Amino acid sequence: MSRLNRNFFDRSAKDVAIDLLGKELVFEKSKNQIYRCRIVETEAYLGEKDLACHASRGRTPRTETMYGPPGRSYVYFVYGMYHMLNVVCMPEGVPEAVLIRAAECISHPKLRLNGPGKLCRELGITRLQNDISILRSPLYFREASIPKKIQSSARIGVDYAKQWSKRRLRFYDALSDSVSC
DNA sequence: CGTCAGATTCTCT
DNA sequence: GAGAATCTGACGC
Repeated sequence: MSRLNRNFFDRSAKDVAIDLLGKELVFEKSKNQIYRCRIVETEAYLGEKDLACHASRGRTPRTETMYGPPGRSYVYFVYGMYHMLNVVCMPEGVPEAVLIRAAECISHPKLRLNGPGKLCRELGITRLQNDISILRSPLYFREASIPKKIQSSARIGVDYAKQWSKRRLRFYDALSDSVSC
């Protein structure tokens, strides 16, 4: 099964968010700890104009990663407790990203990855994995299954984003029981 | 079932 | 100093 390459991420976060459903996330945490997870829920964040996107406040030390080239990770910390795993999309200078919200862990079926905070907690993803390539080990994506039933909704927890809070930029496989809501 | 508050710290004003 | 791209357990019905 082939790895997703830079071209896959070098386009709109909305398209990437949809196409990542069913794909496999591989995290080689250590030599004998390799996680393989089927992505079932994502959200797209569409750059400076998107009031729910961190980049809507402009370029800051935190959002610098999102302005970088596509195919890299953007991991940040929220609520004092949780890390969020995102993948950077669009060419360098255009700050779009996809939040990985939920997945089914194939290699470790007991893990529940039904929520972006839990996903990072269970896999051990922290800011140590911020701004690293997601095109090669230890963190990458590859072709896998086709999602069974794609649905969309408003994004979670972005009520403050005015008209952008209503945009249907959350995508999920409705037939997965790991979807977070 | 549902709603709600607490945990806990980083980021930007 | 306020608020945050969350989760969990407690409580009330």
